[in-house]
Amino acid sequence: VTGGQAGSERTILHVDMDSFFAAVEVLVDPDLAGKPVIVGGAGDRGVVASCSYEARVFGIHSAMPSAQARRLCPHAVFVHGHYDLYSDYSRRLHQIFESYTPWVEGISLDEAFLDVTGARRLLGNGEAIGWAIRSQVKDDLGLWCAVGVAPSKFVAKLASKAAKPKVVGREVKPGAGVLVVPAAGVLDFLRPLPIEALWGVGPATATKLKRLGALTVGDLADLPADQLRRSLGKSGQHLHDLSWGRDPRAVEPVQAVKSVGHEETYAHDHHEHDTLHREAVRMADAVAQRLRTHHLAGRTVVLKVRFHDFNTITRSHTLPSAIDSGPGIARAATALLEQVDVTAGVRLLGVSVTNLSEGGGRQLSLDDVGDEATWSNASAAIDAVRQRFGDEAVGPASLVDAEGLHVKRRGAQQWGPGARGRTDR
DNA sequence: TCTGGGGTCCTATTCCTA
DNA sequence: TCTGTAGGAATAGGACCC
Repeated sequence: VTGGQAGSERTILHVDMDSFFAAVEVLVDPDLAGKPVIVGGAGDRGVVASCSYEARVFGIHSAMPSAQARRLCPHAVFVHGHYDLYSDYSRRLHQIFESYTPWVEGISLDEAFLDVTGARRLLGNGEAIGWAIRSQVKDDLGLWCAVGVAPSKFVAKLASKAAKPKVVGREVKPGAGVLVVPAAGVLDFLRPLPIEALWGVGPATATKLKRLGALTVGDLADLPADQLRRSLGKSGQHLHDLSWGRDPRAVEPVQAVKSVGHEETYAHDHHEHDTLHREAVRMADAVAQRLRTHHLAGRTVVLKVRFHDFNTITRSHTLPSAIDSGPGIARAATALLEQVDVTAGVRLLGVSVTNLSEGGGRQLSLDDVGDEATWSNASAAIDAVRQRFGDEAVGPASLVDAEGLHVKRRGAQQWGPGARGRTDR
């Protein structure tokens, strides 16, 4: 069995769930069926993570500010996301995928690439496998998905998008469900698409491309490659290749984690150093625990600060050796915070760790004064206590107040502060 | 009228060292 | 010791993805 081998033509599937989070919410609460459902932060600073097709009819889409969504559809049902629930569905989804091929590359909870080149003899062509997966996902999970089938990853992705239901005016038109783009049809499929359809073309790149006269993928293909390289650098060449359907990237089942971080937008800006200092400690603790869960340690600690006016800065510090303890990361993060003037108001604070290495094993230098070694034992004890008694059973002393301990969990605030998510005190 | 949280990748600049 | 230079690591920011 091989994945994307050269020579013979590959068959790659892209599977994409239809409004995944909202569909799961409807599944667990059938009262929501047929209603405009919005999953995301309901507070003033929240955004839409996912919404049902009934909501899309009102012009709502993911990443839209929640306040705007509420104006467009005042009677929409806002649901705060249930990250653990989606993770569970995602895990079952991947089990289905892996029953067809071991070559599965998950790109988010609800999307994956499958290389079925080696499975064709046993299971039929790409289209047959696509229909089989779609109906099994519906039967086993009760959710709809769209499947794109093509000789390359990015064309498969565009095909699955084209196979989705569409909002036309005030109506939802069902999609094809499965769409096949054979090798001979790739260019005809690509050329009429707007350049924004290409993976890697966002607002900034679209503006540049339009200045060069490229509105469609076909226009882009007709531009000289060296002109694109000059104005867009490395990605110019990449986009030109894509416009000609050239995408040799393989489906890669395992991908190394490059960074682990935590960030949070506050319902109200913070101006005091003390509060933010405590927040940095809290986030460092959360990041450290996730690093240890993944058996990782990192050398570079990054502090991210977004000010009241949305201006965002990062400050980083690279340590002589990799660490994974809460206090170690907190010390670096708070030292970086000391150098930032926060008096104008901070809207978001984030702590992340990069430069990761596996194993969590640390090469200690004398500079570390043995702290990380001491904390290594303490961290193991903290992890054991949390596993048994929950995340809030133990944590940094500075985070305890009259209401108890405040420990951050992944997904606890995925889409912005909640409506009552005041953190000011 | 506003703009989340998890990331990856690329580029430019700065600083250090050979 | 001074000067130039080349390369690598660290740093910061921006664009993009779901």
